[in-house]
Amino acid sequence: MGVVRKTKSIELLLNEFKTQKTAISTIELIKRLKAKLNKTTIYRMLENLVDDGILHTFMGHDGIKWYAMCINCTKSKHEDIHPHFECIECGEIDCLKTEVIIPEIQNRKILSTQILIQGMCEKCIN
Amino acid sequence: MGVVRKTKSIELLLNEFKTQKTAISTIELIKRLKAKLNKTTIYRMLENLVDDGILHTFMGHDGIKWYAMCINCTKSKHEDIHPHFECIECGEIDCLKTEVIIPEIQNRKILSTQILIQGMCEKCIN
DNA sequence: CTTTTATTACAACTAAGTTGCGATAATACT
DNA sequence: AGTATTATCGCAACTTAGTTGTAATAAAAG
Repeated sequence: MGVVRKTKSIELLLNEFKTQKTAISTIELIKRLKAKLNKTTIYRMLENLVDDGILHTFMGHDGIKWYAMCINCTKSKHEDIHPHFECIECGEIDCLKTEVIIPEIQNRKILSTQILIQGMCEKCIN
Repeated sequence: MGVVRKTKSIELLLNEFKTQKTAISTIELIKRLKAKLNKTTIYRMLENLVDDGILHTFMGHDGIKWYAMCINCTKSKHEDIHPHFECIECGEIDCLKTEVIIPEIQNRKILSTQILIQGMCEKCIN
């Protein structure tokens, strides 16, 4: 349904993504905003922000949801089809600009892809 | 820890993967074997079979676990690093032989990748 | 056939996410 | 501005996937 009204919770949520460039998990957001927002509100507003093309969502390796800012998405179309990189050392996940080519598969129609690359990030490699 | 003893539950579990070539989710396995096996047993034995290089596991788009037979894995090394294909129509997931090349990323060390391709499968495309 | 201990079932638990609903507060309307 | 409308919010209760502790059972070793 998307966001219609400009409220405190939208502001608080978006602020988290403005001060941090990497992706944030729902449980992390709930932890951070516990004092200010109810978890139900967080779940619902995240969904709205995805509908509006402001955030995109994906799964971490352990099956919990992550969110990150979109770059070129609109209400009608999510363009952010990029791989995500998860550092096994610090747990941080960020969006990659790297383009991964998925070859055609005969007799199948590819509609979307979710690529999660795991390894060591810039900070943890040393 | 892996499987040590040859028991009824191992046999029942492996039988599901022998009669069905595609991947099977934990909840589907629990549903199918409910009358014969406790869900705790299913979870634990699946883990053992992964440790032994007989099955491999990955996440579906909705954060639930899926399992499929390995082809060339051993107890010490899982070789099955291939993409999985999820049909958005019938929900079936299978392993792809398609090789996807992940380019190097500067200042990062790639250790593994999880690729989930979504689309229409052979059966549902028509 | 006895002993050892991996395996199993059961119940109780945890954690992520969802639902229903009355209360609250943006925004629209006079 | 004051009121009406309805999106949004918070709370409690729920659902669902998966985990843990433990006593009973059954492979398989001796």
